[in-house]
Amino acid sequence: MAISRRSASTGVTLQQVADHAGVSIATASRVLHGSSGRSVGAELRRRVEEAAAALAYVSNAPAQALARSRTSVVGLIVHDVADPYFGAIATGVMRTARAHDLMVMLAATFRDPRLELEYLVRLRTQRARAVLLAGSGFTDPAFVGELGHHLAGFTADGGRVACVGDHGVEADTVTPDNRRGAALALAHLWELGHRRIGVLAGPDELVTVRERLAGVREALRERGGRLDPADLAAADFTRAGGRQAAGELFRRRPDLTALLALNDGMAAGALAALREDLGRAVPAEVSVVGFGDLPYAQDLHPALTTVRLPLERTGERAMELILDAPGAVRRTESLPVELVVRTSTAPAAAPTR
Amino acid sequence: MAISRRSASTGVTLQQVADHAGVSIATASRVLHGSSGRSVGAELRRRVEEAAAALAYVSNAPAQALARSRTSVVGLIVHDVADPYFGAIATGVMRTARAHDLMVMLAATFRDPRLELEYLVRLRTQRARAVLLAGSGFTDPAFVGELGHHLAGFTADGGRVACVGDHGVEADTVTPDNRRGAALALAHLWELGHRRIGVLAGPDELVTVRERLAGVREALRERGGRLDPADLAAADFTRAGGRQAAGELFRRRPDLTALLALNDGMAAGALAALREDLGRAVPAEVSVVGFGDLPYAQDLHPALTTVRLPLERTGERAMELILDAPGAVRRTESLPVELVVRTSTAPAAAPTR
DNA sequence: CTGTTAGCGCGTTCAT
DNA sequence: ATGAACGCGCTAACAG
Repeated sequence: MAISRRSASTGVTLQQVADHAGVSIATASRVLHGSSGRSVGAELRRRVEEAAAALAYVSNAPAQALARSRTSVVGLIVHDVADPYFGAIATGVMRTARAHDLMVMLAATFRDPRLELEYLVRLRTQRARAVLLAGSGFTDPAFVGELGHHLAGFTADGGRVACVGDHGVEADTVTPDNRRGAALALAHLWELGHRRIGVLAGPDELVTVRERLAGVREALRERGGRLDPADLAAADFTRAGGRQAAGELFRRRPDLTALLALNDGMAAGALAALREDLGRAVPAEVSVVGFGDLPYAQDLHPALTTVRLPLERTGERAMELILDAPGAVRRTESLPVELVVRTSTAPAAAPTR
Repeated sequence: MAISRRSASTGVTLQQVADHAGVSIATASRVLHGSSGRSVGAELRRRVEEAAAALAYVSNAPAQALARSRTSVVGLIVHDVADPYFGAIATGVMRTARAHDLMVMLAATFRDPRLELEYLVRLRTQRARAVLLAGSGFTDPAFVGELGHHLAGFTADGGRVACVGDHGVEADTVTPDNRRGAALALAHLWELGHRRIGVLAGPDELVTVRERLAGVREALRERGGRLDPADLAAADFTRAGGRQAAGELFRRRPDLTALLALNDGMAAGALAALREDLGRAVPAEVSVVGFGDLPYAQDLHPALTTVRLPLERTGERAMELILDAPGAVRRTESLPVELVVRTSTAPAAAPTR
């Protein structure tokens, strides 16, 4: 009977719907939110549904969360939303989330490890049911330790964690097969006759970089070669970094016939450097291969030969891992990659020297 | 004294922190979550903080939301997370959200109007404090009506709404100046001597398309010209659409000397069509200008002349509007754009015919 | 099948 | 400055 004193807005309550329908709140809950106590008679069900519609009832997730101590939100942590790499992953995540009636909270770290940790506790605060760690990739032991600590806290509270890419933490992870991708790229150049191959790498602290580099080294080794440190240049894992690193590499090794960039951004930068700074024709004088096959790869000039990563699928799988039962042991999945040959690579001109 | 019967995981409670510190829950709440009832003595404050640290207390957002009937999450609705356009907007949104301690829930509609509506109610269910509508842009009256209805419900519950781009609904909106951008693009071509200009447009239902088209028409009119329907081709607002539309246009008008694409994706498609399907040199035979200046624009071949949109800033402003007091009247902001001249445009060769 | 009722974790008057 | 107690909206036993 008492009139609510809330001045504004709290919205229609389940109780109000129940009253309006002349049933108990429990019954209303049962028809509107399923679960609790099985079925409800057809007549009552109808009345409740009508009442809900009439009152434009919208359930209150925070209240439900409190009552069941369980939300329907998952957190997604990325470095940079604008990066097509994460965009593709996020697409897969969103698709799967919707299919399972989950909402996703987005966290963008802007590549700041502290922010990553901060978001982790925020997601805990929000009682996110799970966290998808797609960012990270920092290898600093102190950081990884802290990260593991936070993650442990998260799982201790019943939350689930999955990593997209290996981040050195104890959690289910799904990742594109970086090593194999790098090996494919190297093999391609090798088969084209290239023997003086420069590698454009990102910061050594990134796990992704390490994996891809390992793949290159391995493929080289299998062919009786090795990666001369002078043929390797590390820089920002971006277009600018690629441009800079390419310049550096050719200053040291003017006779390089091919460039293998560890991501497409660096490859784009390398193409720009070759064209505008170095004046070398691609692929006539220098072949270039990238990594990722981001959407713009086909529009680069020349169209970039690169390693295609199943990014959306990776996001989907990560979500699926989270939905599965916890599983006793850590699961790791490595998704297949493929080489996409376009026009930025060609046979090595003539044996150098 | 009673031991919790929850079998698992609910985590540390404020009550537990209070007990551990030997204070009332109210006091614990005050020091840990501020507000209510002002200050707390230094000694008690210290004890509470210690207890919280010792127990690794993490506050429970859903519970807080219920108690204060107000969350700290905002919803962001986009069409496609992987689209650089939305990626840039999202970046601005995320940055601002973090600065204000807000979490953002992401909704990707995949360009499905129904999904947009669905997410709107989901965000209401979540009691999102506000919604940023960056997707949408559909002009179907029935849809806009429904959209307005849902939005009204949202604001009736005390939620705030802001649009990124005009979506025909009654809400604060901030948008890049599409009309002016289009006019700038047209003017640029005109000044280069182009008079036979083809326009590559997206679906007419999109507000963005309409605005940009209006800008083109206006600029043309100012110069005593007009847009011949035969010089206009509409297709998907994508690379594929651009490629197709460019082909169509040149079939109809083989003497076109310039192409104005209403977004960068279409421009990329047009460049591909010109190069691979039509065999026309850019910019020697045909000039091309795009719209958006997405990151890859500089890497297209030739580098794309285009209209730069302050997308991140737009996202930031939208968030700021939401944080401001509701404001009695609808606010609309139009953010300045600029033309970025690269190498895809050049003077018209010789006066045609 | 349906209703009653005790919390879920926390914010917030209202006393003290 | 501090504490007691009620209520936020809903779920989940438990009775009937």
